[in-house]
Amino acid sequence: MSVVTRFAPSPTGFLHIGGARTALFSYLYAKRFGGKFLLRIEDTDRERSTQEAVDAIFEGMAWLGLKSDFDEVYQTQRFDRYKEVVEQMMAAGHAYYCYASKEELDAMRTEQMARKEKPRYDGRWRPETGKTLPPPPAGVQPVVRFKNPLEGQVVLKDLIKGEIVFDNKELDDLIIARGDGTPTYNFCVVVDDWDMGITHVIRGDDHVNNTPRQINILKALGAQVPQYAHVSMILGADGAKLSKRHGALGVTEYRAMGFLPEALLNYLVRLGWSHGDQELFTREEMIEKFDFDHVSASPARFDMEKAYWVNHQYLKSADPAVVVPEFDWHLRRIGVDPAAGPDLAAVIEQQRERCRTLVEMAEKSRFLYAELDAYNEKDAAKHLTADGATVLDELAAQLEALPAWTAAALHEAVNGFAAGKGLGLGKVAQPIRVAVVGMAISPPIDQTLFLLGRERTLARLRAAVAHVRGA
RNA sequence: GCUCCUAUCGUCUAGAGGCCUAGGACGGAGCCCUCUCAAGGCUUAAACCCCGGUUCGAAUCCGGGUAGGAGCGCCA
Repeated sequence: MSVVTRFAPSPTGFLHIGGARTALFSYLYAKRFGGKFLLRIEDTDRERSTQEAVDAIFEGMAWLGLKSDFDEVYQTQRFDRYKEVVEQMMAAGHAYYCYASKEELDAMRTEQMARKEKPRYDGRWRPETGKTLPPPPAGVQPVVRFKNPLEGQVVLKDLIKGEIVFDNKELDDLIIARGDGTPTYNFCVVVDDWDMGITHVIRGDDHVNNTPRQINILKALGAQVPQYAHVSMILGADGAKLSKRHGALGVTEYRAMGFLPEALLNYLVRLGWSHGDQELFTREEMIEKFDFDHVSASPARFDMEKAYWVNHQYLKSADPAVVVPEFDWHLRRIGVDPAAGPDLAAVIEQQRERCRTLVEMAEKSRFLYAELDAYNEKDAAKHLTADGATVLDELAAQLEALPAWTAAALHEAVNGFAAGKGLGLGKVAQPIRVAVVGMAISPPIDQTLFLLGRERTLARLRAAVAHVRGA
């Protein structure tokens, strides 16, 4: 049987980093075995599900390049099917109506807690041979509960956590349909996974405790039980759980921070999974090598420093052409017109080894596309001195006479000038840098001037001279 | 409270009884290179939660602690 996995987020917020990793693992596992990957939107909670969240999830998945092999499934569009299965279970005696009110249930729970017991439904409406049920109260819309086995155990062979055994005694009769007839999560998941032929359920480990109940429902339905892989959660850098209030960011936030999607994926795949000592994987390698034997069962912290390092590795080695669109996006984002300066790929090539993110790259490249508005004070004080101005003044004249504005010619001109004056290159390059960049940081000076172009270079050199002398 | 899960450098991890004087990577420190910032090279500090047991031998297996975490909804 070919592998079918699914990623099933509920649209109550953006696609966060933990969800993205779960999606990645699901995607990778399916691809590894030539199977299919499905995106399913679990929107049965109509109160909290929003279209914005659905859009955010799609956007995040698209940016990461995690494509579903089928049309997205919405649970809200499958209510008829759930209803049908509920009826089927009622008919087969696997489910029953429960008329207990919420107040009644609450009271029951607090009582149990007071007795230091695990709160659970006590089965008061559960039909049993020889048991007489109270008459249904009038005007109450009953919920439907699943009749969980009373005896025995459920053995879950988790691909990540190993064998986990649950006693049916610990499980209560969960609600599968609400008073208003709508199905609940645990039930929809089961029906969907069954109908869609999901072979491997890969999800967060906050679902482990739901799994035995789901397995019991599956068995009652006579369905094949899929394999499970419960992935541990991702913690913040401080070890605390990630939440909206505490460091949880949407995947698209990482785009805004200057990450390349492939780099984020690479960082994520190594968070919990390993393949010996290898740190960097192409997407093909991830697909080829991913397996659950090497997925850690313990939670991992998100380390921004390492994520930046991975991103930098990608920036340094990627084909500049694939970085261009993202770089373009970042330049525009900071109000820079990418058309007002040198070719983006050429700039990427010069900047990438000194930038860990695209945000940094955009900021450091701004001088190539927009006029300088000020000099960095410290750098100017150090390099735009009277001596510096003399250097710039004389150099400008020489550069103006340059027949061809190439990096090689500029290299020769600047080095030759310094040698002729008996100056170290630093004495010449630094004043130039501050004059044309606005600060003492940029790619090699010949490359910097080449990218900047003749007009801008000469104008800025002279402006700097005027700045020093005029002030 | 009950059930379940987890536990190797600061962080991500390698490690499936001897290959471990515990390896790699990020980050840190130092040195080299150097027109700036980087990149690169080299060196270095840094960990098996604790206690028992099994075994000739345990980071690895078992038990018990301890510490974290998850779940216990007519939420997903």
